[in-house]
Amino acid sequence: MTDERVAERRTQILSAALDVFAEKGYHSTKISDIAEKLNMGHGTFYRYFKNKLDIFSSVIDEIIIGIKEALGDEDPERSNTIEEYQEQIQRIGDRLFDFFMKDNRLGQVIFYENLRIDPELHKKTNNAIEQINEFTKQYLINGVKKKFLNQHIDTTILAKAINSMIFASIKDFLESEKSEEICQRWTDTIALLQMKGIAASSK
Amino acid sequence: MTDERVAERRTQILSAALDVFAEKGYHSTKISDIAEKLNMGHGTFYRYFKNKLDIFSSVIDEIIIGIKEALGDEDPERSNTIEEYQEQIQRIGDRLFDFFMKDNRLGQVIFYENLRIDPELHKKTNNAIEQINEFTKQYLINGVKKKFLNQHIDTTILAKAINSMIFASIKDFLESEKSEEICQRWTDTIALLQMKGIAASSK
Amino acid sequence: MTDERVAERRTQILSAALDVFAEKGYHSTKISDIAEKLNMGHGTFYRYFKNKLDIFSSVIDEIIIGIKEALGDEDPERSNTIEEYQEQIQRIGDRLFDFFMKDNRLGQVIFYENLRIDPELHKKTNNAIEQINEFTKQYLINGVKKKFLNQHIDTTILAKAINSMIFASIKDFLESEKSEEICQRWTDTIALLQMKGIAASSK
Amino acid sequence: MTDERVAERRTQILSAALDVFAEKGYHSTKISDIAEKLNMGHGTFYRYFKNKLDIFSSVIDEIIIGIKEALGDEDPERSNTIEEYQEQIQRIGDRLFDFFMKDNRLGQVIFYENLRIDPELHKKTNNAIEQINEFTKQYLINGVKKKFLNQHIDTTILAKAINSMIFASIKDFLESEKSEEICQRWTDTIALLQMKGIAASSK
DNA sequence: AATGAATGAGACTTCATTCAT
DNA sequence: TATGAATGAAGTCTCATTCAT
Repeated sequence: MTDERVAERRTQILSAALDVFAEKGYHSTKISDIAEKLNMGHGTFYRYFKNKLDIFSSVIDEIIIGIKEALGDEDPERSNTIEEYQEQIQRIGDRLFDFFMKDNRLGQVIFYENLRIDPELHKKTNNAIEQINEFTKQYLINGVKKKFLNQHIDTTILAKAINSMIFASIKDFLESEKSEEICQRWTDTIALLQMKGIAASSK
Repeated sequence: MTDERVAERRTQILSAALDVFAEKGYHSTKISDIAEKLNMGHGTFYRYFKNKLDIFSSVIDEIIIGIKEALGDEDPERSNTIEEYQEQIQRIGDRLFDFFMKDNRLGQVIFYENLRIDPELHKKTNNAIEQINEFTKQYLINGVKKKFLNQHIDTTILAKAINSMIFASIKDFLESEKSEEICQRWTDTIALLQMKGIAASSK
Repeated sequence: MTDERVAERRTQILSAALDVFAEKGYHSTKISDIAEKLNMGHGTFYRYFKNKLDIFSSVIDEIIIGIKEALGDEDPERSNTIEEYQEQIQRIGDRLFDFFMKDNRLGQVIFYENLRIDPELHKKTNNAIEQINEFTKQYLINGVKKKFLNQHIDTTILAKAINSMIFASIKDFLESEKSEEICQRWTDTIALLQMKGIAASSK
Repeated sequence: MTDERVAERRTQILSAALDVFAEKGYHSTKISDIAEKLNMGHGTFYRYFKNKLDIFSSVIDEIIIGIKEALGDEDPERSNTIEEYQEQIQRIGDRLFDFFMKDNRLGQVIFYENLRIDPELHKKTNNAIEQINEFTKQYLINGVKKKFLNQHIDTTILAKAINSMIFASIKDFLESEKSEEICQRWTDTIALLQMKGIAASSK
C-alpha cells in the first residue's frame, strides 16, 4: 500500500474515531464502534493503530496541531495601540472559535475527554494549553511594554483568565444552538471587560 | 440497623469513594478499591448503594450541594454601589475558592470526571453550573438596575465569563503548589478586569 | 477464605490444569477448559492464578518438587560394592518410575510441554534435569572412588546416558499398555548394560 | 509456473519455515514470519502450502526422510563379530550425529516441537522413531543370531535404550558448545556400556 | 502468479454484581 | 448484616486465512 493510501486510511479512521470519542467518550468507545462506522472489520483497525490509546492520542495530537495552526502566524509584537490590541485579540478569539466551530467534535474531545486516561496524554494536553497561555501572555507583555496596557496587570494570570473566557465561549457556543449572535455577544463581552471593565463609570 | 447507622455508613463510603474517584477517575475506580479503603467487604457496598453509577452520582450530588451552600445565603440585591458589588463578588469567589480548597478532591471530580459517564448525570451537573451562572447573573442585573454597573452589559454572557474565570482560578490553584499568593493574584486580576479593564487609561 | 481453603482450591485447579495440559498441551489449553473441568466460572480461575503462564509454571514446579522428593533421601556414598550399586541404581529408577506411573499426566507435561513456552520456565526445567544428572553422577563418582566401577568412565556423560535410558523407559511405559512386565524388562536391560555390557563374552 | 519452479519455491519456503519453527516453535511462528524471511508476500505462502499445519507437517516429513537416509544403506546382517558390530553401531551413531549436526534446526524441531500439535503428526513422528528402533533391533538380532552378542538380551527394549542414549547425545551436543570432544566422549561412553558395562571387573 | 489489505474467530483478562454462608 | 467467592458479560488484541487487484 502506498504511503499515501495508508495516510488516507489513517485519516478516515481518525475521523471516525473522533466521531465516536466525541459522542461517547474514551471509555465507552469500543474499537468495534469505530470500525463499524467505517463498515470495516475491527481487525483492520489494528493495521493502522497500535491500540486504543494510540488512536486517542493521535486524535488529541491532531486537535492540538489544529489549535496551533489556528493561532500560528500572529505576531504578538505587532500591535501598538489599544485599538490594534483589541483587534488582534479578537482575531485570535475568532480563529479559535472558527477552529472549534468547523468541527463540533473537537471541543467535545479536548475539553471533556483528554484527562485521566493516560498520564503522558495529560501532560501533552496541559502543555498545549500552557502554550496557548504563554502565547496570550506575549500579547499582554507587548501591550505593557508599549504602554497601551495597564502597567500593573499580572500578565501570567491575566493570560489564563482571558483564555478561560475564550474556552468558556467555545463550550457555550457548542452547547447552544450555535447562532452567530451568541458568538458576537461573547466577543463583545470579552472585549468590554478588557477595554473598560464593567463599572458604570466605564461608559 | 438504625437509619442513623445506615446514614453514617453511607457517609463513610461516600467519602472513601470521593477519595478514589478523585485519584483515579470513574472508570479506573473499582468498587473493591472503595471497600478496601474502609476495610470493608466489597459486597457490603451494595447494601448502601445500588451500583457504581449510583455512588458516583451521589458523590456529585454532595459536591453540588456543597457549592450551593457556599453561595447560599448571599442576597444578590444587597449591594448598592460598585464598591459593595466588588466586595460581594469577591466574597463569592472566596467562598467557592474556600469550598474547593478545603477538599482537593472536589475539584478533581467535578471538573474532570463528571461528564460522559451518564447522560442523566451530565444534565444534573450542567444544571448546577447553570444555577451558579444564574446566581451571578442576578448580581449583575441588580448592578445594572441600581446603575452602578454599565447599562450595556450582556448579563447572561458576562455571568458565564466571570464564572469561567473563577473556575479557571480554582483549577489553576488545584494544579499549582496551592499558595496563598496564587489565590490573591487571581482575585486581583478578576477584580481589575471588572472594575477598570486593562487598558492603560484604566489606571 | 482460610488459607487452607485457598490452598485446597488451588490444588484442585492445579490438578484440573495438569489434566488439560497433559491432554492438549499448553497452547491448545484454554483457561475455560480448565474451569469447565471443575464446573467453575472461568473468572474464578483468576482468583487463584495470575494468568495462564502462572498456572503452567506452578504445574511444572509441582512436578519438579515431586521428582526431587522421589530421589530425595538416597545417599550416593552408601554403596560399597557393585551389587549395592546395582541395587541402589535400580531403586532410583524404580522411584522415578513409580512417580511418573502414579500419575500419567506428569510425564506428558514434563517431557513434551515444558519447553518453548517461556525462557524462565525452560531454564527451570533444564536446571531440574541437570540436578538429576548431577545426582546420578555422584553415584558414579562414589563407585569409581571405591573402585567397584571402572576407573575410566566419563562420569558426566555416563550420568546423562543412564538417565536418558531411565526417561526413555518412563516414556515407553507411559505409551505402552503399562504392564508390570515392560517395567521389569527395562530394569533388567539397563542393569545388564551397566553390569556387563552386551557382548557375548559378557555372559 | 513449471512444476520445477514450484518445487524450488516450496523448498525455499520449507527451509525458511524450518528456520522459524526451530527458533520460535510452532505456536509462536507466524506465517508472516516465514514469508518475511523470503521477502515474500505472506499471501503467496498459501499458493504453496495449504495452511500452517501443512507446512509444519512437511517440515517434519523432510526431517524424517533425512533421518532415514542417514541410516539407509547399512545392512543389519553385515557384521559378524563384536568388533564389526561395534564399528557398525558407531557408524550409525555418527551418521545420526552428523545429520543433526549439519543443521541445528532439525533437532530443535523434531525433539521439541513435533508433538501436541496434531494427532496425525504425533503418530507420524512416533512411527519414524519406531522404525529407527526397529532398525537398531535388527542389528541386535543379527548379533544374537551370529552369537557375538549375549543370547539373553531383550532386543526390543535394548534397541530403545541404545537409541535413547544416541538421541540424548544429540540433544546434549546441540545444547552444548558443540565441540568435537563432547561428540567423542558420548561415542566412547555408549561403546563402553555396550562392550563391557561399567563394573570394575569390566576393565 | 503474487500481493498484502481486510477479515473475524477466538482467547485472554477484568470487574461489577450476585448470593450462599 | 456482612462477607467475599463465584460468575460471566464484555472488551481488547492477535493472526491464520481469504480475495480483490
